[in-house]
Amino acid sequence: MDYDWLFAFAVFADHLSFTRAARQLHISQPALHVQVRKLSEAVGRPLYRRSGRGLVLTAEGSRMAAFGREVEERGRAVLEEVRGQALSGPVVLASGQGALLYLLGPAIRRFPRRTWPLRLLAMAGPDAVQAVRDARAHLAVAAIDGPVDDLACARLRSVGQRAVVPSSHRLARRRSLRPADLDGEALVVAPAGSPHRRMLSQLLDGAGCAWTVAVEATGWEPMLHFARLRLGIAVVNDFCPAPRGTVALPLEGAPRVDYQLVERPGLRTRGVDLLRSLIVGIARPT
Amino acid sequence: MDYDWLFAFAVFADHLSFTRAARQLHISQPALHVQVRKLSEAVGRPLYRRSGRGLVLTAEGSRMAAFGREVEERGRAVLEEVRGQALSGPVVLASGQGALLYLLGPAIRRFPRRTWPLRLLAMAGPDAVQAVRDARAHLAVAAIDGPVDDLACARLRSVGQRAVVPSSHRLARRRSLRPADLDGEALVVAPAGSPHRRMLSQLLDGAGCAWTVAVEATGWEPMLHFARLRLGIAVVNDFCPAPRGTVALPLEGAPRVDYQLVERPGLRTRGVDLLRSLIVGIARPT
DNA sequence: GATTGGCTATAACGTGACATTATAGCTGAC
DNA sequence: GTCAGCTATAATGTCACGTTATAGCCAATC
Repeated sequence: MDYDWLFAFAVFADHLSFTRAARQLHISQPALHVQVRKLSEAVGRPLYRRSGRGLVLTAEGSRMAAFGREVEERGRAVLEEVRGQALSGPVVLASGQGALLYLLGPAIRRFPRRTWPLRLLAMAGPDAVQAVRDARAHLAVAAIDGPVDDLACARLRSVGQRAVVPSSHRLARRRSLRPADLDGEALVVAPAGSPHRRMLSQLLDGAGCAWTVAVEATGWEPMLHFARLRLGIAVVNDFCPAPRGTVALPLEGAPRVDYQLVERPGLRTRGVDLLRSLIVGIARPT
Repeated sequence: MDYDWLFAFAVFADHLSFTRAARQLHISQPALHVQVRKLSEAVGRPLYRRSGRGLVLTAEGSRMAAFGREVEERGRAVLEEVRGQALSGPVVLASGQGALLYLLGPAIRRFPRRTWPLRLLAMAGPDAVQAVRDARAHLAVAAIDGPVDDLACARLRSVGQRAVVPSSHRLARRRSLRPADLDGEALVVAPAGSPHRRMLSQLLDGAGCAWTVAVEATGWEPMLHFARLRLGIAVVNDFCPAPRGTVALPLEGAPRVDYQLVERPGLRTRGVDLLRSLIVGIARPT
């Protein structure tokens, strides 16, 4: 296996297009194609396959691309180390929007971005974990359900759920709500398929609630916005502040969700170490 | 930087000889020489220099060789992973003789050497740590004085010192000894320059003792052997059993030494994980 | 359903990088 | 001084890789 093939394949994996990846690598498209084919032959497995008009990586392809990115970054770091240069690469933090807005603000503000450039990848929680697995990001912060055994995890904070209802709503005087209280209500919810939506429908359906979708929105901010517009009751993590004109009521029975810091073992860098300690130090106490 | 140059250089670093390394690589000596020169030019620093008749690595050379070994091993592991093969490489444990004899026996016996071949590197403690740093070994167990901040350490066991004296000796009736009690004695000690010798001479000289070297021996077993032959009093770690005809008396004031498990972060392997947990689980309780 | 656009995949070909052999240069030992 | 053993450089041939050209494939559009 030639490591040039591996690095070329990692770029191809970023684009999933021979034409564009070849442009970025400053070689011709056929040259890149040959390199990828040779890597695939050396590995002994197909690394990608066609899917409709486009291409997708196989599991083996994802693994090889992650390895390629990792080795390339470590190689750069080692070279800069022996040359006595400062480590130049950016620290990459992947995170769901929620964690970014409500959990990571202080850590990001205190991080010395002059010394170590910081790159933020805002994405859905599961994608953030995948970004770490694919060596696209150094750290990820996300709400994780199942165990992640191939990566290192640290629990940051456990959050519950609150229902955000207009102050004028009949439920607004209550101190907390049970799932059954939402029977018949129109809700502002996350898109179908998302972990939050799954959790919510499981909770309400289990309680025999008949509820309807008022709005599907992605991210806590838009959901709160729509709740404020009285389009429906939003169920959000309890670190979200209630907008003006609404009250946030704890929703009993909702499973607590752990926000975790996820990291690929190996590849210690001072910038990553600092960011990790900032995130753990600031996010944990609460 | 071409990674082939890096891997070739790692082999050269093992031999410190172009001729022999080239033989192992199945290329000619000039070909290897050119590869190493190109790597050096790419890095921008000399990677070795002449020292008398032989060659020695520079600090940059050591670092690059370690990186090369590490990447090569990880590459093999990743390839075997995506091919669905079992990981074949041996688990390499570097250790001082003392730890090997008295601390690691049960862990090594319980380790399934059929599934994962185990390679043991017996060497002096500081060399064992260096072997991990140089990516020649996965784990090291050694008595460490100073902090090792570039590697991951786990304290296994703290040991004190005991003086091994013949049963007939005037001191044999005592329950413990102070450094001053050894005034005028001939001692069985580790070679000059070793950590144990440094510790001992500091302790005794600090107490104003006049002591002489009866025997210089390397390793606890030979030291105990000479003590049994009544050639002198040996001062050894308190996990060493007293040989027949001798008694071992705690030596007060001697600094306790920590045996630590040292590991390079990154590169998780199931075999290494298992060995680590065996070592920690068995060695720690005591 | 023929056509077109945009991509992937293969073929043919030229050049440059690398491995080889040969040999000069250096160093310590006898 | 001479020799042995190694490192380092020079000259040379070959093969791998990158290039251009083009065939093949798929989906969208009229």
